[in-house]
Amino acid sequence: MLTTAPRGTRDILPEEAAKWQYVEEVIRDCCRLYGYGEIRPPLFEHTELFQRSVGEATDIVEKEMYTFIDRGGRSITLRPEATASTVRAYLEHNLHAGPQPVKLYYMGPMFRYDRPQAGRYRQFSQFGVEAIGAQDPSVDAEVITLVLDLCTRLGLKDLVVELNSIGCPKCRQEYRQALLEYLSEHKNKLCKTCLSRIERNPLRVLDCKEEGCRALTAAAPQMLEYLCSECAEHFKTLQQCLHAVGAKYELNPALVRGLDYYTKTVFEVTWSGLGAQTAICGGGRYDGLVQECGGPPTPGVGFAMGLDRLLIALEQMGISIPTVNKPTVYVAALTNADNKDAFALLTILRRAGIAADKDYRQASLRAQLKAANRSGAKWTVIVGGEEKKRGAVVIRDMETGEQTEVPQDQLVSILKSS
RNA sequence: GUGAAUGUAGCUCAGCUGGCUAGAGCACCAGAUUGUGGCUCUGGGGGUCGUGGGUUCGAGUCCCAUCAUUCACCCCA
Repeated sequence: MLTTAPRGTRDILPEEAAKWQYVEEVIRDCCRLYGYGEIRPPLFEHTELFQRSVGEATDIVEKEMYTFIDRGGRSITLRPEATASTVRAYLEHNLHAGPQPVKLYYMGPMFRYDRPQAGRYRQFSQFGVEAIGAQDPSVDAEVITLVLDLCTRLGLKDLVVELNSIGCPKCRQEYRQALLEYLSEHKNKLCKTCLSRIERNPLRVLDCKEEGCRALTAAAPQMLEYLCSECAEHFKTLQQCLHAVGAKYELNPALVRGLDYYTKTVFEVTWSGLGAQTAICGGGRYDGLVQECGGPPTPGVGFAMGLDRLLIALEQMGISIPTVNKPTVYVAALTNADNKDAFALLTILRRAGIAADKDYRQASLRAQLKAANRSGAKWTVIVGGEEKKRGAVVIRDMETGEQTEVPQDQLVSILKSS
């Protein structure tokens, strides 16, 4: 226990962390181009915030939250997602008073008490974007396009954008009724989990993977046929926007999302290489959420992307990620007596902006060169011997093995110019 | 929360129906080469066999529990 990270958590070691840094950089640049500013909400919130926003009947709230009572008797929950926090911050800081929409992004750990699997952790990282205060469909198109551009820049292939509209509370209620009637007539053909879904959330039956259920739902009434004129118009314009920028997507009438706050647009970016987990990114519009959290009626749209899964996909697609954590120069001491001079020279190089490292074992020159080789350094600088008496050091090119003697006071400028 | 498989060195794994001091490859360290890396050769260090209990003369091997990982379900990122 003492030497094991808690279940569903893991350490990201330097080699892998470099990949994360690269992905995070690309993400930040995309957000900059699209005009989204970073928000860093707290990692925990009052439990009620998630109960209200995510929804009491969702799996997240029912069984996945890390909730505890703090020393002041407050019920606190580690955030299972960050849309709720973003909306809370929007209200707390009166961001509705400024120009709309307010466009924010966040990146960081989320916590859900789930059973861990590949691509699913109890502490996982999400990048997400929220545009709050605009109901224009072009904003929906913007966030989807942002995801697509990001994936393109990272080199991800074979991703599918699935798109649907689940309407507003009014038309969804009508559809729900129609679907319930249809499903009730064919109860005998449904699997047993779907029978329980009928009670809790009939829309979920639509994305059941059981063959019998799929056959049944293929002929079921479709949400899109029940959209009210406003929702239908919104969905149509969104698709026109996507066409206008050449964004590819697939309509999936069965796409239903697990959080209560979604309205109109819902979408997912999926990839089949993640086993049972296919979603890399999920999002949609949440026009009722701000009001639900105690604010004025305010529309919003956004998505969250699973960074752990994104990294897995990059890895599996064999996409190499540029990493730069190598010293340019390795400083070797000819003998142990030269060690302090080597350390002084090392520091001079670093202060001059040259990434440099040395051996800390008092090892033989041979062992130091071995270490230099392994470090990936371009050059090794050797300190000591006759050269030292002349105020010089030896530069060894680690690729060719070529060595030259240079005066120590010219070392920095020589290294910088070559 | 449900079902199944797996757990032996830093990594990948071998270890037959229980039987000597638990092995290999890679990695690591040293030497061959006392002022020079990558290749080669020689040698070396490193394991409470996930953990705890039980059966047995004897357990890495069998049984139970527990923890962890993986796969599927549920759900999602």
